[in-house]
Amino acid sequence: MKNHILNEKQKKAVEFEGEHLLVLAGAGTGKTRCIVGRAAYLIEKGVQPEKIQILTFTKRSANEIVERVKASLTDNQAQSLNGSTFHSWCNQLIVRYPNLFGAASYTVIDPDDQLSVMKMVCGDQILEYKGIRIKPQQLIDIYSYGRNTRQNLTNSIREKVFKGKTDEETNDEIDIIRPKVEILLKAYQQKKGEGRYIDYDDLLLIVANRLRNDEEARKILSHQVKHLLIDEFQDTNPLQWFLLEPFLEIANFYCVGDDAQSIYSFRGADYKNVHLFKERVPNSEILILDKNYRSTQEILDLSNWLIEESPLDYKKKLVSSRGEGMKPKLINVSSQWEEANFIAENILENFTENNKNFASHLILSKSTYYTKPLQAVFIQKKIPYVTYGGRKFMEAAHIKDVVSALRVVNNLYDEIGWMRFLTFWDGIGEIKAGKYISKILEFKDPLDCAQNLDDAIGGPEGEKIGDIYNTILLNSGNVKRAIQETYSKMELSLAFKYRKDWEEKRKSDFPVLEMLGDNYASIGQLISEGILENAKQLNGNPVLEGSQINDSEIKDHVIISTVHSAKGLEADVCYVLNVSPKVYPSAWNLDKEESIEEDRRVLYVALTRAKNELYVTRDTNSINTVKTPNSGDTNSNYFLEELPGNLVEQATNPYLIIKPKDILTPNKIDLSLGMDFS
DNA sequence: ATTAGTACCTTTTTT
DNA sequence: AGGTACTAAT
Repeated sequence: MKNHILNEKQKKAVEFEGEHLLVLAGAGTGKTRCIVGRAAYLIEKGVQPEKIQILTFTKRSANEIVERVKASLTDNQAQSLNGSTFHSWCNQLIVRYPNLFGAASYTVIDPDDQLSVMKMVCGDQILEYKGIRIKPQQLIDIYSYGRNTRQNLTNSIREKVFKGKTDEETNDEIDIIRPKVEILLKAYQQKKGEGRYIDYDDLLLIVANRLRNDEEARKILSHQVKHLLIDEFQDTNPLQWFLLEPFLEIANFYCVGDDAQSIYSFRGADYKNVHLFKERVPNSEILILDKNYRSTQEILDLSNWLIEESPLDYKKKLVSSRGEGMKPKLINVSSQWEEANFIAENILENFTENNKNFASHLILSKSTYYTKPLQAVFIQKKIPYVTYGGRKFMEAAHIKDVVSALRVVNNLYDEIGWMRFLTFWDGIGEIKAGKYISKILEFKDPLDCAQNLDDAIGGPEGEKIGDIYNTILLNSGNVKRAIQETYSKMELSLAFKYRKDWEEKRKSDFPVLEMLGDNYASIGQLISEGILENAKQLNGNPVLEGSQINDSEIKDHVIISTVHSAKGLEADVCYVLNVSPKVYPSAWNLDKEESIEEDRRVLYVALTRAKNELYVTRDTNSINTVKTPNSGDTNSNYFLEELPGNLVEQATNPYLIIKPKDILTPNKIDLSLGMDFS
C-alpha cells in the first residue's frame, strides 16, 4: 500500500480480522482514511474488488473514496471496486437482476414528480383531500417519513404534522384525519403502480423486501457481496438498516461513524443508532479513534465547547495532534453583501499575498439558497468556485422538458412525463393534455403509440409530437443520439420558453446532457441512474459531479458547499456563513429540542472542517431581518450567546466596504435626443 | 373554456 | 428557480 501513514489504532481498524466492525471516530480522526485503507487492504489480501461494496450518502464521497483506493494501489487492482449511494446501489441491483426484483421498464421519480403524482391523486380524491388541511407536499413527507423510520401512519402524521406532540387534542385531530390520509396515500401507491413509478424509498424497499423474504435471493447476492463498507453510519435510518440487515449473514460489515456528526434526522436517522451497533450486529466489535489529525487545537477548542454546551452527552473531546495555531475569528457583518465581500477579499488576499491557492478555501452554508449573493460576488471578482449541494442536474426545468420526451418512450404509462411533454408545446395546456393522455393510455404498446400518436393529437402539434416520439423510439439503442435528435427538434421552443436566461444559463446544459446520456446503454438507465446524478456549479455553470465529463480547464477553485454536502471535506481555510441568531439554531424549530441539537451538530460538522484558519461570520442585523413564526422569542437559544471570549477573536470586516454600483435606470437617460419634431 | 403571461412568494438539509 | 394565484388574451 502506498502513501498511507496510519497510526496504531487506524492500522488496527484497517487490518481488523473479526467479522463485523464499527469504527467510532470523531471529526478529523481518519474515518475516510480507514475506509480507503480497509478497501485497499482487502484487495491486497486477495479479495476480489467487485465483491467489495462501499456505501456512502453522496455520490461524490463514493467517487472520492474509490479514487483514493485506486490511487493507493498499483496497476489497476481496484478497477472494478464499487462505490455508490444506497439508492444507486439498489438501483444497480434492480437493473442487474430484473427477474429477481420484478421490475422492468420502470421510471424512477424524483421528489418533484412525487409531488406531481400526489397532486394528481388529490385531484382525483377531492372529497378526502378537502376534508383535511394538509398539502400534497406534506402528504409526501408523511409517507416518506413513515417508510424511512418504519413507523406507522399515526406516528408519522404526529411527527410531520403535529411536531411530535402527544396531548389529547392532538390525538383527537390525528384520529379525524388519519382515515382520509390513508385513503390518499393508498391512492398514491395505486397511481405509482399504474405509472410504473419507483420513488427513492421504493428503490431500497424493493431490494430489502426481496432479500428478507427470499432465501434464494440472499443466496444469489451472497456470491456478489462479501464486504460492505459503510460511511457515515450515524446517518443511516431504520429503512437503510432494514435493507442492510439481511446482508449480515452474507457479508462482513465495516462501518464508520460519529454520533456527534449525525445531521439527517429529517430523513429518519437517529444519532443513537451507533450505540445500538453491538446489540444489532452479533459478533461485532467497536473501535474508537480519538486523535484529531486535521485541525489545530484552537479550532477544536471552539468545536469541543459547542458540543459540551449540549444537554446531550457525546462523551467527546477532540485533541489535536497538530498543536496550536490561529484562533478562530468571529466576524460581525451588517449585511449578506458585506459578508460576501469580506470572504472574497480575504480569499484574494490569501491568493495574491499568502501563496494559498483557491482550492484551500472552503465556504460552508446551511442552505444553498443563502450562497447566491456570494456566488454573484465571486463571479464579479473573478474568483473560480464550485458549489456542492442544491438541485440535481436532471431536476432543472429545461432538462426535464427534454427528458420528458425520453421518459414517455421508455414508459408509455408515465402520465407525469406525458403531461410535461405535451404541455410543453404552444396551445396545449393541462386540459387538452389530459384528454390526449387518456387516449394515449389506450395504446397497446410503444409501437402502436408511435403509429397513432399524431392522429390522437391531431394538427401540426400532433405531427411534431409524433415525429419526436418516433425518432426517439428509432434511436432507443443510442441514448446520446436520441437526446441530440430530441433536443434539435425542441430547441426553438426551448429557447422561446426560457428566453429570459436561455443563452446565459440553460443552453449550455444540453451538451452536458448528451455526454451524460453517452454513459448509459439505454434510455431506461438514463432516467433511473441518471436521475440520481448530482450536478455542481463550476463558475456558475452546472456540470456533472463525479464523472470524467467535468474535468475542466480550471482545477483550482474555491468550494462553496452546504454543510450536509461537506461531510468528509476539509480545507486549510474555512468560512462558516451566517452563524447568527435564529439560524443556529433555526428559528423554525425552537420548540423541538431534537431539532435544536441537530442544528448544533450541523454547526459542529462545519467548524471541524477547518485545518488551520476558521472564520465564522455573524449578521448583526439578523434579529430584525429574519422572518420567523416565533417572533418575539429571545435569542436565548443562540449557540454563540454565551461563547467565552477567549475561544475566538472578534472582529469587524477589515476590508473597505464597496457599495454596489448604482444601476442606471432608463429614465435617467434622455431618450428624446436627435429627432427634430419641427 | 383554455391557455398564456405576470406579479408575487417562499425557500433547510439529501437520495 | 420554481410554484401559485391572479388577470389578460384567444
